[in-house]
Amino acid sequence: MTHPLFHPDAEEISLPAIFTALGDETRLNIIAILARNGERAMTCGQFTELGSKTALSYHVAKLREAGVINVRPDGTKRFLTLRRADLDNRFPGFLDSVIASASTIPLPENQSPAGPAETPGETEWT
Amino acid sequence: MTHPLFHPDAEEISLPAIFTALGDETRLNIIAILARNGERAMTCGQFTELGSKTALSYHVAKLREAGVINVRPDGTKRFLTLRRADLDNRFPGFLDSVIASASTIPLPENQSPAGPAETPGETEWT
DNA sequence: TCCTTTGTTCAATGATCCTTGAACTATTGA
DNA sequence: TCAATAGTTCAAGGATCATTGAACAAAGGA
Repeated sequence: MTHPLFHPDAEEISLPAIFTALGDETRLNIIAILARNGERAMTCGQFTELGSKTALSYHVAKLREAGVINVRPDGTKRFLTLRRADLDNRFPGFLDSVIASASTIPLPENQSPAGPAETPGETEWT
Repeated sequence: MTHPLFHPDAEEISLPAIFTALGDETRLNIIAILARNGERAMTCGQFTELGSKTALSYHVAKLREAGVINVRPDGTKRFLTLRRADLDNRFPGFLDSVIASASTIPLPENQSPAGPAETPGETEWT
C-alpha cells in the first residue's frame, strides 16, 4: 500500500454521500449484514453471495469513501466495520433508524443474526 | 391529465429507492424545505432557487415515484407534501432522523424555518 | 377569446454508475 | 522458493442520471 486507505474525517461525512452510498441494493445489504454481526469486523470474503470479487471491491470502496465503513488492512485481508461512533456523532439516530429499517428487508441468503460463529476463531475485533 | 399521477402504495416503498431519491442535493433540499414548512403543502414554484423549471419537474417526479412525497394537482399547480404517515408506518423513525440530520445542513438560500407566510393566502393544507 | 401562469414532455448531451474478465499486487503458509 | 489466498486495478460495456432548451398542455383571469 503506497498510502493508507482514504477515509473521510467524521466532520466531512455528508448526508447526500451517505444516501448515494446506501442507494444500492448490494451496499445496503453489506451494511445490514455488518450491523447484524454486532461489533465484529468482517472481511470482503464474507460477502461473496452479494456479488463478484470485483464488484464487492468496488462497493466496499464506495462505502469507505462515503464514510459509512472503516476498512483496516491486515495481512491479505481487509476488516470492515461500521463507523458507528462517527455517524452517531454527526447524525444522531440516523444509523440506528437505517439499520432498523433495513432489517425489515430480507437478506439474499442465509445470514443468521449474529449467532455463534460456525467457524470458531474466524471472528475478529476492532 | 390522462391518468392521475403514479404514487407507489405505502407497502411498495423501498429503502434503496428512498436512498436513491435522497442521494441528490437538489432533492434532499426539497425534502428539507418541505419538512421545515410543517404540514403545509408547497408548489414547485416555491423551489425555483433550487434549479430550472425543467430540472425541478424531473426531481419532483423522482421523489414522487420513490414514495417520498405526494403530488396533488390543483388547477395549474401541483401541491407537494411529505408522505409522513406512510413513511413513518413503514420505516419508523427514519424520516425524522433524516429531517433532523438534513436540518444541520445549510440550505442554499434564505429559507426561513416556517415563520409567518410573507404572502398571506398562499399557504395550502392537505 | 386571448394571454398568463404553472408545469410537463421530448430529444440531446455529457457525466456517472455498475458489472465483467483479465491481469496484477501483496501476504501467508508449505 | 513456490503456490495459494485476498483483494485491487484496469479497460470496456451498457445503463442510468442530471441538465438544457424548445415545444407543448391545461387551467385561470382579463
